Amino acid sequence: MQQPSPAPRKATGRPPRISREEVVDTARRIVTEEGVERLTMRRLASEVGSTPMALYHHVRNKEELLVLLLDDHAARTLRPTELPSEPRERVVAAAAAIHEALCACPWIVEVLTADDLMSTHALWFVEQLVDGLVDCGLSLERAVQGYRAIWYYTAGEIVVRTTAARRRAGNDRPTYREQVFAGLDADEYPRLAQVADRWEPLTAQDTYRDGLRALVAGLLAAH
Amino acid sequence: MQQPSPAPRKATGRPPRISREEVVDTARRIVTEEGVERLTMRRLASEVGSTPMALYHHVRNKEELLVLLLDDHAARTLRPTELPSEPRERVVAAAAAIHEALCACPWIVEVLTADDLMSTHALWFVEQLVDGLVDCGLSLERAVQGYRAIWYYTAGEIVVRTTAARRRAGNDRPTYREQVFAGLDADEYPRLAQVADRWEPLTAQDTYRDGLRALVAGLLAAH
DNA sequence: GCTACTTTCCTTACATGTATAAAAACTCGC
DNA sequence: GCGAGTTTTTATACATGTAAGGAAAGTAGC
Repeated sequence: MQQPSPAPRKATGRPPRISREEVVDTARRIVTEEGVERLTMRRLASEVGSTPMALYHHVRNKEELLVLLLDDHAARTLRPTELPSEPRERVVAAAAAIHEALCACPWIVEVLTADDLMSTHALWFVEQLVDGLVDCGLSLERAVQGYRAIWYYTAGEIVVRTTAARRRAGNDRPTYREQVFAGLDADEYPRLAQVADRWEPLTAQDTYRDGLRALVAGLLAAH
Repeated sequence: MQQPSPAPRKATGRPPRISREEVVDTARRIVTEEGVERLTMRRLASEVGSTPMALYHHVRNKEELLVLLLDDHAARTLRPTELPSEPRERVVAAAAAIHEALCACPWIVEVLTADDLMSTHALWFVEQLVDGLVDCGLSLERAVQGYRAIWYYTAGEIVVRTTAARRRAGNDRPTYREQVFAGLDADEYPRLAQVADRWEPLTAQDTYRDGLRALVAGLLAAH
């Protein structure tokens, strides 16, 4: 789609009036200023001074646009930094860095699930993750499996939590969860009944890192 | 929304011509026969002999309809069964049962993230999960945190894998992942380059249970 | 300059979820 | 039977993503 810079750039055909970069930049501006829900193809088109369908020559569809936005975000926030040298801590830190970067733009939820590998700009962290697992004694295959488990956990945490938050924001009616807890049979579900009133604060806590550490520990303990 | 049976059922207002149950049943038929992508509100309306907007009196919106479908599915497949008595195995088995049930209808992905608690009909398994963790020696708080970690991991696995599969099905152009691997710098990312050609088969494997066991082990090891 | 070709852009059209407001169909008090 | 009230159904309309086909704007060969 987009050649590396030294590509000779064939000078034929109608010259473009907008560029992919311009599209992505404008989209990012709209998203950061007004939120992702205001990003529509029509709005974006008028903002770059074009028509909706013209965008589709620079972007396959809206989803790809969001992927590009995510990539853009990753490029800005995810820089190779100092990671702990101790391999296990390196794994935790790399995963946490990815997690943190993703949490910062919760709108990517729709896209997050795009692939089992993240954007180019997160590759370095993925490398650190896999490498760290290998340094901990896992085989390469095991390390990749471990990475995927960590990615599942991370993606799931973000997706579940941000959609839950989004739901809470928009709706004032009782949650499905509240309904469930309300009609809970304490004889049949003693444990759940026991925590019913504490569920809200309990699930509000950010326990990502705890779970991550547990997962990593478990992955390593399996030899 | 839906009262328990002994509710006196006020007999006032225009009598309904369709019921929520009928709507859900028809929706399920469409989904199982032709796939979720064929389930549109118009189609569903014409199938039950009504108009699109009439559906909205029995269902808040399409998403709620999907949640109901999921609940319906859970009710059919998730029955309390024999679980291992050993608590750790019970936890694994309960999570795996939920996972399996969800994998059977991959279309719920859009809905899966709805809440951090599943449908009523999965409650029994959640109870077993939390109870098993407590029996393993965790405090109740820790057990709930553990349940949530397991849920994140499970939801993430399903969401990521089914969207990846869906993408593969619809598109013949190269994946983002393939593009990334193609232009991989082996010096900068030695580990990833090392597994680049094995990535496809590696990620095709079903490693849910392995990761699950690792996670549970890690959660328990944290005392 | 003219024709062929290529790339980008624009117009139109459609499917979809759903908001809004009105109409329809019933019960109840009289 | 009649108006008031309530619930369900309908008609209409809008915003959105995007498919399809053609128009515009350039280059290359002649």
